[in-house]
Amino acid sequence: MTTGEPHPSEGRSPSADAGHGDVLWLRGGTESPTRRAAPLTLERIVAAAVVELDEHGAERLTMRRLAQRLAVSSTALYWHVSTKEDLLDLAVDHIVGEVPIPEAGPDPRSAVRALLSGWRAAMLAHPWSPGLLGRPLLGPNVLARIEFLQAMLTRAGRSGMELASATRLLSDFVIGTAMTDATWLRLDDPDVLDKARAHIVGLRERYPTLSTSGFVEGAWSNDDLFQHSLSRILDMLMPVPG
Amino acid sequence: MTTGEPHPSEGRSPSADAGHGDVLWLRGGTESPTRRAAPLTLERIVAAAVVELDEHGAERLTMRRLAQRLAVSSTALYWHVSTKEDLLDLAVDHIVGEVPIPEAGPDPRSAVRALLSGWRAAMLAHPWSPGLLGRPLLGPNVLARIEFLQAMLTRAGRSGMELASATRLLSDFVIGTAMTDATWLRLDDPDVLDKARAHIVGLRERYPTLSTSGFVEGAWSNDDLFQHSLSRILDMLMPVPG
DNA sequence: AGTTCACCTTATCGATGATAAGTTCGCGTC
DNA sequence: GACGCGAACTTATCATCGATAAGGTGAACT
Repeated sequence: MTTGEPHPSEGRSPSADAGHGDVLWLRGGTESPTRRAAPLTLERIVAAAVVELDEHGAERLTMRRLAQRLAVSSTALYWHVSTKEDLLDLAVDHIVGEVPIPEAGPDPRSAVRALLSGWRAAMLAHPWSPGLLGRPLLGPNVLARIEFLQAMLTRAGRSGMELASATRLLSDFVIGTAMTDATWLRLDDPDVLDKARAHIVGLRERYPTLSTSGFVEGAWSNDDLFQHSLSRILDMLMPVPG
Repeated sequence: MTTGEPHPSEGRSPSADAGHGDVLWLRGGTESPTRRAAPLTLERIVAAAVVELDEHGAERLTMRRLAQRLAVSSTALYWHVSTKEDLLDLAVDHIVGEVPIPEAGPDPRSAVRALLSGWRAAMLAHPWSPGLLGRPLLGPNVLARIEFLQAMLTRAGRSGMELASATRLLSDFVIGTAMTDATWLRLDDPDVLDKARAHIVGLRERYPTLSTSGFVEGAWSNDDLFQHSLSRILDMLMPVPG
């Protein structure tokens, strides 16, 4: 969160409280109901940004084009959002909000599995998102899910450093896989993956193991590999008592 | 690798073979020895780019400033490199080249540990790098290390899907942790971490587990958490025979 | 009726990635 | 030893983008 000064004319802008108040992404907008056709709100901007990101990717998100989609001048966006960076933060938290938080049922292990699978699915549904994780994730949606994760791990008996390292292991694993998998999803050229495979297999003397293990050929689906490793990690971190 | 057309006047540029030939990053430049003072080479450009990235971060890397550092016109860079994106790819592979590949001794497990620890260290030494991992990593330095990783896992008895998922688990875990940890390393404002902690602890009713587990307070160092989890993963994937 | 202020527009700036069209100079050739 | 060819640079220039400044407009309140 690049929380700069309020900006335009004094701290009157809606994005003025973009600091660390807990209201930022939860503004229950009870504002003027029907101003014109469609009042431009932060929520609408973020939603449009997500659509724009889905269509064009992160590096091609333009404030002008986003504004055009909203039928608004590009500078109008800066009334609601202080910077493009902040908008990206909001977009990331927005899609994390799509991740369902499971029922905290009697089985914390399956709850964790559901949470992390959903998290991964949401990221891969928006392949631009993993690349944007390299920024402080402090949105309420992210925090709520990490809280849930830790709560489930706690219920499974973890505490202290065990709890901390388990939390990091699980979240970092999900982030890492999403990052790796999304890399290939968002390529414009669909043959790049094949070219990469051919490249490696063509150098099989240099990469003897890699080129013959079935790894680069994609003999197993990314989802299967993820689920498999996740199971083993959970066996380790949250063994079934029996 | 955004391998476009050769570019300037025909395919004469050194970056013309930037396709998937295996020579790209291994050009043994036996060229004109002393042209002027210091001949501008791809290697020099990449090395300068890494320095520039270390100093200013990824989003502030400018072709002009990079050129200035090399005492060269900015457009001169485009003779050696076809696009800024390609240059970033090269920079990433360059720092991965700093990761020492251990001796393939009798103990594959400790070799894997050394490789992954070194990989993590290299990334954190260049905190801009994890955010750039969301692109196809096909440089020879990256591939050599993945090859080594898989070779060690194979030596430890893994094969088939087990091998593939173990490879992904380990590499994705390293990537995920590096990404998470680097996030905080490259912040200009050093208090942001403290502010984030205060923010979460201030909302302790909403985040009861998270705010009291010592996780956000940083009760344990990132390196310790990494090493701890890595040990447990290796226990799982490469158990000592005894 | 007038004032205020939230919200949006037009005009514009500076920086940036990239291209096009020269310019220089070493090297091999006749 | 002129010649020119072509690798390796330079200077000019574009289009685009993020962001700021300043002005307009209408609803709501006094």
